Amino acid sequence: MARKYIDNPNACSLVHTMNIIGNKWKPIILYLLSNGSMRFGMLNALIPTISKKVLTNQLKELENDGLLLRQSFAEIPPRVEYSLTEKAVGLLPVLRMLSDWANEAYPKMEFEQCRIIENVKKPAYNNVSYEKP
Amino acid sequence: MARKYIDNPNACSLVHTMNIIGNKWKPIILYLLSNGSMRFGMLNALIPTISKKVLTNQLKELENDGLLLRQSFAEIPPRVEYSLTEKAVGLLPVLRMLSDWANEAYPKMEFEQCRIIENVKKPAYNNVSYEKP
DNA sequence: AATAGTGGTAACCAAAAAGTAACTAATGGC
DNA sequence: GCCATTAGTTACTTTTTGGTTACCACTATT
Repeated sequence: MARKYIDNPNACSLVHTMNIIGNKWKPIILYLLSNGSMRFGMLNALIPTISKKVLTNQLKELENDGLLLRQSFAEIPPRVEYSLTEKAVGLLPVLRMLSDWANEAYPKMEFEQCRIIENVKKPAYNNVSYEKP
Repeated sequence: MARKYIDNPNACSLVHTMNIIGNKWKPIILYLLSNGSMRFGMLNALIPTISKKVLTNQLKELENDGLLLRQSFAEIPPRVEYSLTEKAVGLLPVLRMLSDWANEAYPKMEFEQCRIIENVKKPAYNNVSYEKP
């Protein structure tokens, strides 16, 4: 029987991808931005369980990895818009597949649709229905 | 302008998938097992930078999530074989896409191929060429 | 009689990640 | 003059994760 081993497992592209998006928040951020650019405060409101510090940090990392574009407007109060780069857009179908896989593999879990709800009258960040688990 | 918000972001299937495989070691483990079943010691040797405790833990979690089958043989010294379940096999093409994406998005990084090398004469776990970064 | 081999576990410690609360700058509205 | 607003930052604490070492059971080999 042939023995097998993998050469330098930590330098492969799958590991790299996981280092970039394989955590709790980043897929959500990418998903939210797939519908267009969004401000910091809106992202913060749409992911109520994230803290500002961590969100800032995740956004910075995504920007450094070339997945996010950050546009800061010289206004008072400040406005900063985040949007996906081409790289990130190329990742969207794969994220979709990951999502589809879970729906198939764990049919009993009946996941929420992660749906985007339009036309909220009040600013979303004052009006979020989600509650901490 | 329509405001948007996402309802209960933490319960969606993408987040679930990331909870299951979105970390440092699990994609590597799944990748290694994609060629067939493997013993604990072999996995430990093929991922030299992982500690036994963490590997044990990751394998348990993957088993609990239905991605791995654990077969323990009543021999001395003990033998335990890990293999992919159907669920996990369904995930392999998606892992492949994640890997392909990184190769395209970061062409300058020239990742290692994560190649499996056959016909090593000595047991791989005494003969691993990989060195800690 | 001692040692090697396997697949772990337990106790303990270090490092990384995440959460909390308070604070900032600059302006508009009351 | 005071408060609200936005996108953070800073200092500090807590939680989570990962790593280290020693140990076990059981047998075959030396």
